[in-house]
Amino acid sequence: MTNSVDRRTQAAQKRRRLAAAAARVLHEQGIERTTLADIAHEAGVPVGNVYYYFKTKDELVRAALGEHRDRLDELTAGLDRLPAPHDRLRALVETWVSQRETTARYGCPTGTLAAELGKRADDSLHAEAGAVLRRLSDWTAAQFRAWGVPDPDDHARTLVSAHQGMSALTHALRDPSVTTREATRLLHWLDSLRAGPGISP
Amino acid sequence: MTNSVDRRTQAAQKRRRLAAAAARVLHEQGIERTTLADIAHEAGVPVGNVYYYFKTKDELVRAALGEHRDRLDELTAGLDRLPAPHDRLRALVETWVSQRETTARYGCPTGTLAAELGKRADDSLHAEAGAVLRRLSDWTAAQFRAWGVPDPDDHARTLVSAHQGMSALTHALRDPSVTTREATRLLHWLDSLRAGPGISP
Amino acid sequence: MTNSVDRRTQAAQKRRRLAAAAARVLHEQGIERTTLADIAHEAGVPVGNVYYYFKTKDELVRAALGEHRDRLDELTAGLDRLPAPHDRLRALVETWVSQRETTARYGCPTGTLAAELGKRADDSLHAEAGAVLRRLSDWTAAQFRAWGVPDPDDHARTLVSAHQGMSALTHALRDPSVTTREATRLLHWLDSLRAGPGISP
Amino acid sequence: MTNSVDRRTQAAQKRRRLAAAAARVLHEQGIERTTLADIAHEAGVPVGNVYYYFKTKDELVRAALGEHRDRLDELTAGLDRLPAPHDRLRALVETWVSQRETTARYGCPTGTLAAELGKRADDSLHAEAGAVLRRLSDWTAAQFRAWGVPDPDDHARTLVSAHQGMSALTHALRDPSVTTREATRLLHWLDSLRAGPGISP
DNA sequence: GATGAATGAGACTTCATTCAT
DNA sequence: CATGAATGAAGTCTCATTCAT
Repeated sequence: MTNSVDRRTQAAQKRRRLAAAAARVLHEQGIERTTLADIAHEAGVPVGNVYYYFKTKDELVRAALGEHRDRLDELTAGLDRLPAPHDRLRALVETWVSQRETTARYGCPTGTLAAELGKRADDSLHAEAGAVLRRLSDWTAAQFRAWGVPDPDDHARTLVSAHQGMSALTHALRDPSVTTREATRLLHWLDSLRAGPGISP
Repeated sequence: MTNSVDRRTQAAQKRRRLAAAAARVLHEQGIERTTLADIAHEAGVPVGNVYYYFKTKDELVRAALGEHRDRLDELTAGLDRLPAPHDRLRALVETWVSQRETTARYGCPTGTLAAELGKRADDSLHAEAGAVLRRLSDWTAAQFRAWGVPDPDDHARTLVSAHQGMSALTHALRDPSVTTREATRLLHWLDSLRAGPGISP
Repeated sequence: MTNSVDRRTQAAQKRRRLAAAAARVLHEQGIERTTLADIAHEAGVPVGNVYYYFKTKDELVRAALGEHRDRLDELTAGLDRLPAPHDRLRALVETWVSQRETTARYGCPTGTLAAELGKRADDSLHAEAGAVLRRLSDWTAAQFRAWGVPDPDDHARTLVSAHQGMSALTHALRDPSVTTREATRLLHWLDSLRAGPGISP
Repeated sequence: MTNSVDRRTQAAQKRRRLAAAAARVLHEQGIERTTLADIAHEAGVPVGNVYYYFKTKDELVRAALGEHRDRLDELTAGLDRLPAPHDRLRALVETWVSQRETTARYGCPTGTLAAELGKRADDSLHAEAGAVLRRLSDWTAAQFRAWGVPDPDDHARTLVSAHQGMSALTHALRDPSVTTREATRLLHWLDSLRAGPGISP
C-alpha cells in the first residue's frame, strides 16, 4: 500500500516534471518548433515514456498551460499577502518589470502561446490559454473592486491588455526598456486612481 | 523591349501575388502550420513554381512581412491626407476598431508573426517584424510631434503597445468587444491630450 | 542487464547491416544515384527507420567507407597469416585478380567512391576515402620493409597506384582481362624484387 | 546565304562553347552534382536555350566527352611533331606532371567521368568514356610499335593504366607529389626499354 | 531560334506516435 | 510501467525538362 502510494506520488512527480519542462521549452521555442524529444530531454525522461503521462503532444501543451496557470496562482497568492489592493497591483506591475529580460527574449509565456494556438482550426487549447489570461484579469478586477475603483472589470481589462502590449513590444523590439517605461506609466496611472476615480487611463 | 518590360512586370506581379497570398495565409495559420502547398494553392500556382520566385520558405515569410509593411504605408499615406495630426491618430485607432473581427480570429498580423519569429535561434526575420512595428511607431511619433505633444516617442510607444495589447487580448479571448472598449479609452486619452499636455495616459 | 546488452548488440547489428547495405549499393550505383530508399530496401528496413541510425545520407556514406576499411582490415589480417612478406604481397595481387569481374562491372569500391567524393566542396568524406587507401598503402609498405626492400613507401605507393590504375581501366573498358594481365606484370615485378633491389618496375 | 552560313557558324560556336563549359564543370563537380543551370551559366547561355543544342543532359555529357577526346587529339597531334617515339612518350608523361595540381583537385577528367558513368544501368555513355581511354592507348601502342618495342599493346595498356592509377591516387590523397614520383618511375621505365626489350616493367 | 517561366516527379529529412520486449 | 526502436505521413526543396511568347 505504501508502495503503491509511493508509486502514485512518483508518477505524479514525473508528470509534473514533464509539465514544467514543457512549459519552459514551449515558452522558449514555441509549440511547433518544439519536438516531444526536446521536452523529454529537458525533463530527463526517455521519449517513449512520455506517452504514459500524456497521450498526445497537445496534452503536453495543455499541461504547460496548466503550469503557467499554477504559477500565476502562486504569484497572486503571494500578492494577496499585501494588505492594500493598490499595493498588490503595484507589486504585480513590478513583477512584470523583474521579468523584462526574459520577456525581451521569449515574450510573455501565456501571451505567445495564445498567439500560436489562436490560429488553429481546433479551439480547445486556445481557449485554455485565454482562460489563464482571464484568470489574471479576474484577480485584477477583484483588486480594483476591493479598492473601490468603479468599473473594476474595465480597469482590469486595461491592465492586462497593457501587460500583453508591453510584453509583445518588448519582445518584438528585443528591448527590455520598453517594459520599464510602460511599467512606469502604469504605476503613475495606478497612483492617479488612488486619488479617486474620474481620471481615465 | 516592350515585351521584356511586360514580362518583368508580369513576373513582379506574380511575385507580389505570392507575397500577398503568403501574407494572408501566414496570418491565418501561423508560420509553422502553413505549408508551401497552402501558399501555392492560395495563390493558384503549382508548388514547384513558388521556388522560382522564392528560394526558401523563409524568403516567403520575409516577403509577407514586406507586404504588411506596404499595407501599413498605404494606411498611413491615407491618414496623412487628414489635415490635423490629432485626427490622423483618431482615425488610426478607428481603423483598428474596423479590423476587430479579423483580429479576434487571427490576431494582429505583424504582432503574431513577431511572436512566432521571436523564438527562433536566427534573429533576422524577427528583426524584420520588429521593424514594421517600429515603422508604425515612428509615424505615430511624427504625429504627436506635429501636434505639439511633449515626449512624442513615449506617447507613440504607448499607443503602439496599446494596440498590441488590445489585439492580443481580443485574439486570446476571441472577443472583438475588447478592441471596441480599449479603443474608446484610447480615443478619450487622445482627446485629453488635446487640452494640453500633462495628463499621463 | 543481459537484456540491455542484447538490445545494444541488436542495434549495433542493425547499424552494421545498414552500413553493409550502403557499402554494397553505393559501390554498385554510386553515391548520387543512390537514394536512401535504395539502401533501406537493400537492408530490408523502412526508410524512416534509417534515420534512427544515421542522421544524414552523408553519415551513411561515411559508414560505408568504414565498412570498406573493415573489409580491408580483414583481408590484410588474413594475409598476415602467411609467413613471408613476399607471399603476402603476391596474395594481395591475386585477391585483386579474383575480384576482376566485380571490378569490371563496378570498379574499385574505395577508388570510385573517392573519385565521386573528391569533387565536393566539403572535404571531410573525401579524406575518409583517402584514409582507406592510405591504410592499404601503409600495410603494403610494412610488407616491403619486413622483406628488406629499400624505399618501402615508394614501392607501396607504386603498388597501390597500380591497383587503382588497373581497376579504373578494367572498369572503363569493362574488361576483366586488363586486371589479369596487369596483375601478371605486377607478380613478375614482385619476383624481380626478390632477387634483390635495383630493378625499377 | 552568307547570313545563313554565319548563323550556322554561330550556332556551331555556341554548341562548342556549351560543350567546353560542360567539360569544365563536369570535371570539377561531377555529373550528378552539376545542374544544367551550372553549365548554362558557365557558358553564358540562358537555361532554356540549352535545349536547342542538346536535347538532354546526357547529350551534354556526351559532348563533354567529345571535348575531352578532341583535346586528347590535339595533345597527341602536338606530340607527333617530335621525331622519336620514345621522346613522344616521355613528353606525354611530362604533360601529366604539368597537370598534377588540377589532377590533385579534380582527378583525371576522363577517368573520373568513366568512374561515375560506369555505374549506370545504361552503358552507352560509359562506353564513350572508355573509347577516349582506348584512343590514348591506341596512340601509345603506335608509339611503342614504331619504336620497335615488342608487345606494344601490352606496354600501352600498362602506361595508360599507370596514368589512371597515379591520377586516382593523386586525387584521393590530394597530393600532387604522387604524380611527380610515379612519373619519375615511368620515365625510368621508358628509358630502360630504350636499351632494348627484355626487361619487364 | 531565344528566353523567362512553369511543372511535376522525386529526393532528403523530421517527427508524432506506436510497438515489442 | 519503462524504453529503445520502428513507422509512415508529410514537409521542404531541387532540377531536368517543357512551354508560351
